[in-house]
Amino acid sequence: MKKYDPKTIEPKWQQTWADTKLYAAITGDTTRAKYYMLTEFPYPSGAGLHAGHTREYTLGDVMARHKRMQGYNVLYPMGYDAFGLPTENFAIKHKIRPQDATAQNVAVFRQQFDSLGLSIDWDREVNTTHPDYYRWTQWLFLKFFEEGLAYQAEMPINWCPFEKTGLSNEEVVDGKHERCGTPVEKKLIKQWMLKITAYADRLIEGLKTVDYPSRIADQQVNWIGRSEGAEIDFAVGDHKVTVYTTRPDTLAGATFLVLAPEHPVVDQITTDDQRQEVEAYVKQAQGESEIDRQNTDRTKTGVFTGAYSTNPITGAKVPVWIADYVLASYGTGAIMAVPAHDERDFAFAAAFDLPTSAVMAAPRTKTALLLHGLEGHNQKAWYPWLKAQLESFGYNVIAPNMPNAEFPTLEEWLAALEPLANQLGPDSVIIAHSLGAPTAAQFILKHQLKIKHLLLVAPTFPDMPWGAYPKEYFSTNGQNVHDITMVPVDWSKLASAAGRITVFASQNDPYIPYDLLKQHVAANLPKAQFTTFPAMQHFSEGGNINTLPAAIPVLVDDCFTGYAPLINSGQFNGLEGAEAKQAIIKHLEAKGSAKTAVKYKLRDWIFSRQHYWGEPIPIVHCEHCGAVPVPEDQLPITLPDVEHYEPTATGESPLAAITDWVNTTCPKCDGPAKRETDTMPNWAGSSWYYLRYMDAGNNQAFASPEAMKYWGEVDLYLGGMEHTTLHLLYSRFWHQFFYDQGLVPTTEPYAARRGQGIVLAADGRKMSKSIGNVVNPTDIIESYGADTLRLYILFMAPYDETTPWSEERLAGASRFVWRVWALAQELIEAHAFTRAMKPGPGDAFETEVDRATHKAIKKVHDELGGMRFNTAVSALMEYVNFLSGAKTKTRLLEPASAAVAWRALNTLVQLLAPITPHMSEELWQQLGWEGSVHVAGWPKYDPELIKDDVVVIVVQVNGKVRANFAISPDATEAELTEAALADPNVAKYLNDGKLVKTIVVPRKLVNFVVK
RNA sequence: GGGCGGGUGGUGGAAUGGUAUACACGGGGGACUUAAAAUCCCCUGGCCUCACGGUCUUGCGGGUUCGAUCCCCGCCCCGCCUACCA
Repeated sequence: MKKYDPKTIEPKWQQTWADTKLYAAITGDTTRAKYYMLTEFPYPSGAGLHAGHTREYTLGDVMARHKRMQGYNVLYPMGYDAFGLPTENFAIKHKIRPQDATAQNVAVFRQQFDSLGLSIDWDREVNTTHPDYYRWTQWLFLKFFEEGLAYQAEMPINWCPFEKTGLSNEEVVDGKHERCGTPVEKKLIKQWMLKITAYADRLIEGLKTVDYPSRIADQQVNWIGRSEGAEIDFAVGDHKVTVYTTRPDTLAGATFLVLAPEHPVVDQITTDDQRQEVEAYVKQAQGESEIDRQNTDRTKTGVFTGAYSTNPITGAKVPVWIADYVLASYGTGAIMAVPAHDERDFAFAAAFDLPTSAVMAAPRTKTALLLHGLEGHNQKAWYPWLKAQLESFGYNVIAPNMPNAEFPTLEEWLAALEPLANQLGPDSVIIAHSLGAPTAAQFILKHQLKIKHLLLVAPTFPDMPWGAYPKEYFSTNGQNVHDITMVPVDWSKLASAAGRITVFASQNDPYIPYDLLKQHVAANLPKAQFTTFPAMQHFSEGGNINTLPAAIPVLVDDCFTGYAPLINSGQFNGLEGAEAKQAIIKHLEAKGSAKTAVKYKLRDWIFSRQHYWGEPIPIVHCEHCGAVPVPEDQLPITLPDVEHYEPTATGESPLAAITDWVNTTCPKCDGPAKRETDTMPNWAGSSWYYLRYMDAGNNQAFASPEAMKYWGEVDLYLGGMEHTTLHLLYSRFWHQFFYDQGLVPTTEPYAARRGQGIVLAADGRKMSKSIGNVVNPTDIIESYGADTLRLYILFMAPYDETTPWSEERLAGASRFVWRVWALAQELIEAHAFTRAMKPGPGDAFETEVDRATHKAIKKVHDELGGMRFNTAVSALMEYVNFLSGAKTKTRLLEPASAAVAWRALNTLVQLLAPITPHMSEELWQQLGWEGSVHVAGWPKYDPELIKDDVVVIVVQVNGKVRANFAISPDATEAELTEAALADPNVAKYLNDGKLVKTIVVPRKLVNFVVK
């Protein structure tokens, strides 16, 4: 018996396939349907292929092979995305040229691709760093320039102040430079930009015409972040501030404006007395590290500019602030703050005691218990005010019904509260004033209430044990003292009941020493927040409800951000949602101070890199003519050979130091000029490489129109999920632009996109060199062979799931491959196979084997077509288990079974060919075939043959399985019912009650419903 | 906070309204062997039972249905992406 030896047969067939150009795709072949299978080309790093690459390319290869065997003209190309920082750094470190480093790495990758047995058409190989390739990248860039979509602007770059170098986003980890740990700063420099925002809507629209998984399509839509709203002008002194808002309906509730610290008007509107503070804040905001900005629940900071504007609806005076929560890069860099209806504005208003004005009544879906204390403060005056406040935040306000509200005892108090306990849920708040505070605590603990927020307004005397109330207080006031006794409260237990506890106090309260109260809060309420309460201050100072300032303090920790009919909005009262927005915009539009506007989160693409190893941007800067494109016939602008690749201390590219190269003449006026020294990002070459594969050798055009027309859209594009919002979006943008320029025939580059899951290390963590848990595909091929590796990769999990690597399961895959080989050898040795074997099934045994064979064809075909590779493999395992089972195999080895064995074995080899191409090719040859199995066609199944003679019918009683029996699939309902009733176990259950209903599902089950 | 996935044996996973746990890994037992490895065969969700069989089980709680891992409603947990985008 021939021994299975992957180390011999795999390289042998790889060589044969290469020599015969077996996988060549034929441009223009109209005799077959085309299929363009694309996998993302790799960045050829020094580390070689990793497990993720192996998964991606194996999946792509199986798809390509399956399609090819079905007769498609398959294009499955490969190339290298080789520009970029890793190679540049590698070259600096090892003191070699990046060109040489790339060539070395590419050679390693190529060898590894071949060893995996990938069916790639290598005549179409591309490399983004070859001048023949990047000539066209530059040419395409000039198209953007000609159309005004490539422009220059001052943009911040990541800057390491220690190494004095610009950094890519990848080099910034947790806000620090990954090499030296220095906090990264921003530095403004002039950079090239691509106007991807001009295609924002098209990029969203185009998604409707392609087949992308929702997680990818949704993420792109999310990333583009389209929002519709309005720009509204506010006069600030002589200046105009335009804000962007999606909620113009809430305009009347705008109680202040906030500008980004970098907003150009800040300097001009700041008043002299605020200038110092404002300048300090602006400076601080500039130096803010990435770490601070990434902190999500940071408290709001900001500074008042001293300037005021006017609310165009209410006429109220609105202060103008600056704060870093407003981003200069989004919208207009300025907002109108509506704290009553926006969470961020709400938090800002809370932090700086800014006024709040509700312009919508929130639907009352939550409950607030208002527990006022004894008289003595003017709680009677502010009770209705507080009630109105809470209602505007969507609370139903409830209060205990107190028979003797003057001086109740604790027992009386709790008895009055008793009926309210079940009205309080996790959304509820309790607000308790004065003696109500310890009462609320007792109430919560007694009923084990879970509430959202407990607000204690000046709880009780701080110099007494919490919860006890001093008689002296009343007697000194000359009051009639009721015998009040309060049980001391264990305040720490409240922390688990109330989601939040806030203790409010007034600095001017005549009865409560402020500092002492603060101390007690800190000591006794671990979860509590202590804060002053301006409204209470107002009352403490003798004010009443009528003199309450328009500045209404923030009281509860949520605000209503939904839609409801407007209030406090003058002529717009009663309007709601879109109607209200329209009415308000129209009103302001008439005065010329507002217009509708659409904004995107998507920013224009910063297309400059201050590095050597990238495509030079083909622009010449001339003193007279400005930025001038390099004429087409002078392309490519090649990279000069240089000694040093290190970035410069000025933030410029190393190319800037090469005067020979930089100094040139202006193509327009022949005057002295300088070349652009920035290079393109490594997303440039990958934005159009799929087009180059269609016509890789063309030196007249990036690809011929004929080739692009023939290959059309990529039929299936497989790659990593991490490229969803960068590479995938960028290349769609380029393609849509090319379409508009008449350069490509299709509107979208990729008809379908799929993302493969991540391969984790066996320990469930990410594979990482530093942990030392990486799997090297070359090692696996060395020990098991590429066919085993491929089979295992397909079998380990659904292709798009993240799943851990397992050496044990890999060994299992290996056992399967060996079993197939052994079975094939036994059959080949037992029979003198010839190609003239009789075709059809014979006796019952042959029918049984043929049926299994054709079922396997159907199953494997369907599963591969649906990319369910793991179940395709298990179907093959079941089929092989059947063939090699002792009973079947013994008969297959008998001379009379030669024909059926031949049919089975040929089919098995064909079905395995996309998965284990080398072994299949070897066995195909051993079976006596001349050509390659990979172009030998894909087996077809006979639908008649796979129909079973008998089916197993399940019998249920009240939905529980009680028996099963085999019967002809054509059995009638009556026959099924009769057979089901005949089962003794079923009869047993039917005797227990009355049969009320019988459900019969032909070929599946019978269910008796018994009462 | 937002978006998108997911939760099934000891493990990877199968089943998209009809016998839950296919296929594989791991584990147990056996055959072969002087022995081991390899290979082959049998068993392998929990509980009760000598057995026949029964019973429970797909994150939790409800609902729809003769029947729910699958459909609907409400929760909990995990992963990925994203994040002060007005």
